Amino acid sequence: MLATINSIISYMEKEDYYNNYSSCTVSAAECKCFDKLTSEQQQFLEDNSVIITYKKNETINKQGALVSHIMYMEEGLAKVYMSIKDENLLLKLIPPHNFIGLVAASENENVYQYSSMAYVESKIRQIEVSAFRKLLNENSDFAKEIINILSANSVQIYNRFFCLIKKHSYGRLADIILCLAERIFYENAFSLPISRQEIAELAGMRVETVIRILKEFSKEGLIKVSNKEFEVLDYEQLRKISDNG
Amino acid sequence: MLATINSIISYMEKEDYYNNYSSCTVSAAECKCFDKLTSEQQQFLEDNSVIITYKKNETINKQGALVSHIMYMEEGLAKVYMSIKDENLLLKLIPPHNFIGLVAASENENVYQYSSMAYVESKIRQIEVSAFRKLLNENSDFAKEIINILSANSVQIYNRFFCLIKKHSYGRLADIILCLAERIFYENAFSLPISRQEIAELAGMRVETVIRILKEFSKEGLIKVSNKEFEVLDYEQLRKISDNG
DNA sequence: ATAAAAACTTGATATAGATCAGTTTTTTTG
DNA sequence: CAAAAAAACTGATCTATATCAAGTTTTTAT
Repeated sequence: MLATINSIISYMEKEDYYNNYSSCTVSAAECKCFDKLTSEQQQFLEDNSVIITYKKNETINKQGALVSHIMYMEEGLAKVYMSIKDENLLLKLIPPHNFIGLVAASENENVYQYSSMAYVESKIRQIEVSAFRKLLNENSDFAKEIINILSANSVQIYNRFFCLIKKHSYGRLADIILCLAERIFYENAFSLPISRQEIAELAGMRVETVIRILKEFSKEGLIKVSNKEFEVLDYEQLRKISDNG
Repeated sequence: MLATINSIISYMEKEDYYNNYSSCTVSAAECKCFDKLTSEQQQFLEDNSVIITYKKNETINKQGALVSHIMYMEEGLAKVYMSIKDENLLLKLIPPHNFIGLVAASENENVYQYSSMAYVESKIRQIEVSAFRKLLNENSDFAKEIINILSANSVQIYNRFFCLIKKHSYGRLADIILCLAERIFYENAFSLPISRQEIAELAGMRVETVIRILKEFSKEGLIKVSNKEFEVLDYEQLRKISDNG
């Protein structure tokens, strides 16, 4: 009986920790896949990859282009998005130590299915796709870890999908603010290096709506905003807004 | 109904299936993963799985429940959806020879992230999750194939995501009608064995909206509808509506 | 076969959030 | 440093689609 109760409690804690349904899409899973490689394989990877620095707002890869590399964010911040006919849909954010286009690891994908852009100056490791696939073949522990990451990504996208479709703009913007504070900057106060337009894209709404809601949140004392400077004042209330959509 | 299922399969074999931005989500990846197993491994899989028959509208698995099996559709048709607080979001349709909850293959996922329900009577293979994971460990070809399937699933969801967010209800419903006629039934005229409510869920809108738009499409001579009987009269115009959102 | 339940349809109304058209502030540039 | 450009902001208006409420038709159960 006690065991059951404890497992329920720990499950609830975990669920709470992962902040179940959020529009904000940052990988929660820390990337452990390279640990699964032997030192020779790590060397092989090193020999078949380069690190490239992208400037703020620089495009990292374009949807539709032929896959040449698997990209891994060493340092920086980027967005991954789909665009069709000047309509953009932001899929996820890429913080350090995350893959940008892991779908390209699949042999069936020969073109990138989405674009990515650096929010800030970013160092990105580009791994030869053939080398990466070779490692997948050779090392099933590594492959299994990649499966874990792909799965986690899917779940995240599902959640964002759900939130963008079902939540109201207030809930979505609350999500984004919480996500930035808790998962990206790890601070109550942070300087957000992106435009209001980018925030709008993150929260899936128009710039004007972002501005209006930010103002309302400020007025209610939930946050403090001044130009690019953000500060979260009332987590509890924000989380309530996020929950109610 | 068997005719329907067969037409889904033959649709999937067609090449042009892969390049299409549509709200309609029929699984793209044809499952070759079991071919990668040795005969002993296939036997092992057989020994560690059972086939269960689900009736029409029966729940196959519930979001939040502990993962016990990896489920594989042998025969039938099902939907996979997320639901939070009586809000449902249909993620994808599962035709024969597709996994229902592959994300559960990941060691990090101990609860199902979505529910599924049989649209029609369906035979589903339930594979012990520990056995499945053992095979992933043992056989990197198998693992690689699973990576391919997970990747294809992601891409597919992204497309549905994009359409549901960016297209208007007219475009989304046009998508669904085209998808049914061209990709599933292979006929201009077909009998649709699901309720208006299910169509609404497919197209991501309310029942009343579905009914109103169906009526408009009828009035304009694009389709003919009577109860469950559908007929497409003007593909070109429907496709235009789909493209313009 | 008939009653009850469920699914479908219609019209009226409400509303979240987009769109538009400006003004102000901040940033960039020569 | 001033001028131009870009970004941020504000208020007014519009619209697609949800919601509600009341029918009608179809399906299911007895």
